[in-house]
Amino acid sequence: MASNTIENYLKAIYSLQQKQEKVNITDVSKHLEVSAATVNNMMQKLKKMKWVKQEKYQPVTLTVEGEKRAAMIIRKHRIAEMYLTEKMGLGWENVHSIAEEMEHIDSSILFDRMDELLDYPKYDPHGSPIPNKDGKIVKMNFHLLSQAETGSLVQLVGVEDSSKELLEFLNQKMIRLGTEMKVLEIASFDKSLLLEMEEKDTLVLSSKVCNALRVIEVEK
Amino acid sequence: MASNTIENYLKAIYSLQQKQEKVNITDVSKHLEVSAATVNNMMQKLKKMKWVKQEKYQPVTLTVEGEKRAAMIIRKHRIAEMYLTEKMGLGWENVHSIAEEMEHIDSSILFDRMDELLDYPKYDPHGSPIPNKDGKIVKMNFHLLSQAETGSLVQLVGVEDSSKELLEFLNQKMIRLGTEMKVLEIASFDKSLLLEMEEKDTLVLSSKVCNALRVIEVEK
DNA sequence: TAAATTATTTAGATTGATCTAAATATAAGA
DNA sequence: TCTTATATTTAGATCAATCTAAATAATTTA
Repeated sequence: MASNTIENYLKAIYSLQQKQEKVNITDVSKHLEVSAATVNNMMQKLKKMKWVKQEKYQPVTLTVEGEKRAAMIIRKHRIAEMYLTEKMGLGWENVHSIAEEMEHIDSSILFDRMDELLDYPKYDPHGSPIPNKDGKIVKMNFHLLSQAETGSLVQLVGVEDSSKELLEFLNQKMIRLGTEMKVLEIASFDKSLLLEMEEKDTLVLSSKVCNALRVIEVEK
Repeated sequence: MASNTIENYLKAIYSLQQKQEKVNITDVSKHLEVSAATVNNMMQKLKKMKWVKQEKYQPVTLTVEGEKRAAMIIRKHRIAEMYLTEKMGLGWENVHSIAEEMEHIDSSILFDRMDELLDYPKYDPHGSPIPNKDGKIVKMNFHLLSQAETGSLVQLVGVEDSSKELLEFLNQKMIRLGTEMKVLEIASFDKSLLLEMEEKDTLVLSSKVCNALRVIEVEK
């Protein structure tokens, strides 16, 4: 029923709601790289469909129905990513863009089967939780590597964006989910981090990269 | 580059060219269920793109480039169908509509990998040949069951349409690719066929169904 | 708090894909 | 061959999704 475009708006609002209290037209506009006027226009349509709520000049929120639809799209996206990596052997850097297209396929047979073949995974290859069939999603517990303190030992549990560019960079540095790193030093000038890796060698990561890495503290 | 819509026009012309010498605007119009005016309009665009040729009021033909693009879309479609049945265990009645969406995914990594996992299949689950990477497609040798003569022993090698409706009907009658049938009688009134099946039981198939079944003659 | 900045909305235009109705050309039949 | 039927093209309209520019509202800052 909903066009791919509409599904992408729902998904955008959902994702933004996961990390912010308030989602503005401008946030959606930046996220989808369309003008604010376009977003405003689409919000009128989504309000008529009862998938979003918004008072004039106020932030947008998904309705229960809108949130459920968004969660189902994200569920399909993440199950597809998982299938592509686990069952087809594609690298985590390649699956996001494919899943971006597969998420719009209307076929419960397909996604239920992938889910079953994967034995009902809880997380996608980038560490993000997969919403269940009711749209429930576990809340992740993490902080960004850029927020870590000197001396802390952390483990990578997810990434903020699944772009090929970031993930190829991480591949090159031998960083994957589960990789442990100790923060040796934080450069005050550019907020880059000096890290000790598992093999005792050291590595410098820019603040841009550290802002994209989700970590948890681990015991020493 | 090409929208899904444009890809569907290329595919439609390609498919029609496989079974007719001349492809008219009206043929495409019926095939895609859009008005002839819409097709005409789209042909102007495809001509500018150099993917079709057409003189005013004349039939349309794909250019070499247009044909190659069409073949690549059909290749993706058929590889996907094969993967869905062979590797994921979906029934042949369910895969066409899914492949209809997957065929537009722009990812050689994905389709090359499916092709490899399938060990480079030559036919899809409905018996249609898969174009190779150069766009070459083997010419199938078959006739329709509706053309078979009384007494002939035939084997199902493909279907004219991959609709869920037809394929569920065939499932119910235990008819699949490879099934052999002997034509016992052709009713002159409605052109229905009385067939002897592999298990020696008999079955009547309407001319509508016989028109959709591709068979070859086999030795007795 | 007044001014400046930022965000949202409105207005009007564009593009892609579609339609119907009318005009024109081609093909088929008497 | 003339008439009729069918096919194609043209013209003009609509809808979804986008844009820019301008107007308006809300927020921030001096």
